[in-house]
Amino acid sequence: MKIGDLAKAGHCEVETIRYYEKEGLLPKPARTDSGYRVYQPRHLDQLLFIRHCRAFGMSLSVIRQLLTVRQQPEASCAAVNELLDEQLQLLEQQMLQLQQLQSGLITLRGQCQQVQSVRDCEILKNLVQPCPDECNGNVTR
Amino acid sequence: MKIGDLAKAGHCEVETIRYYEKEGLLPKPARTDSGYRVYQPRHLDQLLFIRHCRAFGMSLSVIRQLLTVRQQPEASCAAVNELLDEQLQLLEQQMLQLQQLQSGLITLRGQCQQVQSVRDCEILKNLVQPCPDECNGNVTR
DNA sequence: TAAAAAGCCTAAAGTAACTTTAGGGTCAAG
DNA sequence: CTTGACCCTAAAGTTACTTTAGGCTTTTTA
Repeated sequence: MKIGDLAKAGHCEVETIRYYEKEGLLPKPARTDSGYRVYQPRHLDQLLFIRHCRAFGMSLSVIRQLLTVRQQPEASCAAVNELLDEQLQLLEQQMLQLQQLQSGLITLRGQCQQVQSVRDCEILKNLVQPCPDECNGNVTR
Repeated sequence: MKIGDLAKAGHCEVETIRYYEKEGLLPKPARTDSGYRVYQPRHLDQLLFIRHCRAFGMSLSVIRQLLTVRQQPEASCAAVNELLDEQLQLLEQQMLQLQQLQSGLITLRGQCQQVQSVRDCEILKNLVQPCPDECNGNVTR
């Protein structure tokens, strides 16, 4: 299996695979005489694992930990459960953040019903002074 | 006003201000003989505008457009409304995505009730083959 | 008043997870 | 035998900053 085939099977780009290899997430494959990468089924297995984790929003760092656990068939899978629970908490936080942004934005949007001049636009005015006292630097990355 | 004062008033870091200047989001301030930046009230106004937009999740590119509009007091503010509406749509999409991730993760998490061996962990099994046919590369960045 | 502490400066590199670009070999088909 | 599809490496670009390194200036404190 060459890298293009693996990419197709793994539903990702060729460059992503090379990137994962560089990052140590995929083991280095054998090479042909001309230097082409040659993959085995276990590579696809691992790539699918990674991609599915990514599809669940996990970071490569979390995935790295899962891969480590996965390599020890005799160990307990408690660590897996913990990682998933952390992931769920993270999602919860992100959703809360987005909801707050949304309600704030909706309020702001309501300030300007019909088109007028920039000078009188309440939205622009409120964007300079939206919060009187607090204004903690709660900027989402 | 020196950069440290502006940073405090704008609820951000000194480096962020220098970054905004480099990016053309803040006009270049005057300098003292020794090269220190000296800011006027209009700089604070603009910085607050930027930071409030960021707090609403807007990208610097969107903010750049809002700043341009803001500099034309006679123009119509229709563009502002449009940008906000786009922003709201974007949020909507992101929230939908997160919700899907969440429900998927919850299902996955339910696969493993009690701690067992890695070999038998249903979560790890399902992470290799979670979706039979589709599996479009829907990975969130 | 002198030295330490705090604050300012620039330029460059680091972050996350890839993607894009540049420049150049290899292989299968026509 | 040449063209097009595919492969290779290394480096830079993306977003919005943050961190680091190395070095002045101003303010505070002893």
